[in-house]
Amino acid sequence: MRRPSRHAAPSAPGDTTVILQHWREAVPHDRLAHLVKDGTRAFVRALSVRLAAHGVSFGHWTFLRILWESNGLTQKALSVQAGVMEPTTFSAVTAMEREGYVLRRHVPGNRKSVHVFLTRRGRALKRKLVPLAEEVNAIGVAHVRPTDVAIARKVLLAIIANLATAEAAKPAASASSPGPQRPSGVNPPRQRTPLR
Amino acid sequence: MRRPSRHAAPSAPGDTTVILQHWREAVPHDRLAHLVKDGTRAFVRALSVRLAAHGVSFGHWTFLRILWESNGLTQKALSVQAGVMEPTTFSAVTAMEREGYVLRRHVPGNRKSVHVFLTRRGRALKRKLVPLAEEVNAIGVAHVRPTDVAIARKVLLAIIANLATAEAAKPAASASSPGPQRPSGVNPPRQRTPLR
DNA sequence: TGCGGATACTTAGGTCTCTAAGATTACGGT
DNA sequence: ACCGTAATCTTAGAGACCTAAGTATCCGCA
Repeated sequence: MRRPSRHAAPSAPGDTTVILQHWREAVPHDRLAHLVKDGTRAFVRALSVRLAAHGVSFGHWTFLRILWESNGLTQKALSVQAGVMEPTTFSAVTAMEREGYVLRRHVPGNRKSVHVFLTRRGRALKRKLVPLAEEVNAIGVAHVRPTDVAIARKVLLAIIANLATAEAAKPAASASSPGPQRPSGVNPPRQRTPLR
Repeated sequence: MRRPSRHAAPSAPGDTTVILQHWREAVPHDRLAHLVKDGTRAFVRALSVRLAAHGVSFGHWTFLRILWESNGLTQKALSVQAGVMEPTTFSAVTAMEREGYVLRRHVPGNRKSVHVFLTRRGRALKRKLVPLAEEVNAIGVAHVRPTDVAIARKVLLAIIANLATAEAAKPAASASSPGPQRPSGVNPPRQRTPLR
């Protein structure tokens, strides 16, 4: 019997109620970023404990979720979808391969790209795991008006868009220290990838 | 001369616009958690690049921000405020001490608790760093109606509260049984949050 | 007064993420 | 057809989190 010994889920640091208290009281005017961050923590923690009961880590969930929709993606494509850098994907895929959830394969005609395919085991997890994520989302927005959730969603989207735009406009804001600024094509054409 | 060589800020994985694209299109119905997570990433990344220009890492910012308000807190209290576990605080404080931002001291009469005090250097950072955070928050919510931001804030708060409550009620869930929604206190004390 | 449980700090080790830099392979222009 | 640049995977190392398991200290209670 394989015990899901690693993949321990993060627990409430200190006491979650303290964080709550914190937010109810001293929330200044500029701490939206922190609120969002704590929201992420709450979600990640809640999902992690549930995934851990099935021996799956949160990191693996991220990639499994994508593969269930688009099996056979390259590692690069997986990285883009997951929104992480290649090394992150690399080690996650390596670990998932070790656990028997995925297989790495080359397609004929291309020896560079590595495609990632789900195994039967990996595919089977979908049925068990997806409900957990839905449960967590449901718990999170319980007793919240759907219209408010929709607005929150819209605001989050705007935040991501705004910050991405600002980042693109000002690649490396140097202030004091001379960083190794790449003078030339730091932010070249960079056009939109079809994303699926 | 101390080079801020480490403290490299995370850059856009893949391309942030791709993530955006992703959200505009295929956003299913249950992916609020992922939206929140990507929002966090956007905020963290934006602030990290700005802090890095001053040689400060995002992790240190978290604790500095608290100390500027409450200098001399114990490591335990710092942990609670920051919402992280003690070892995280421990290593952060150790690093910040090494960089000359804080000092560890015992107060007479208690040899257990370790209080953390800002040095002059640490205190001086406030003037430089706080505007960066405010800038990032401002960029994030640019062109978003304040009422919508307030709603998003409220929703985030509710999410944190809901998940914290559920976690407290069900320490170690194992079954995949659909939501044993706790009848009693999902939304219990729930007095109105001044929220600002 | 003295002991035992609670509290706070520390150490050790693991996960997930990043940057930087190396090795291969693909591809486009001359 | 070839060569150099770009793309992709990989390796190495670092940081911010976590859990688990010490160690030291405090404090309530008999």
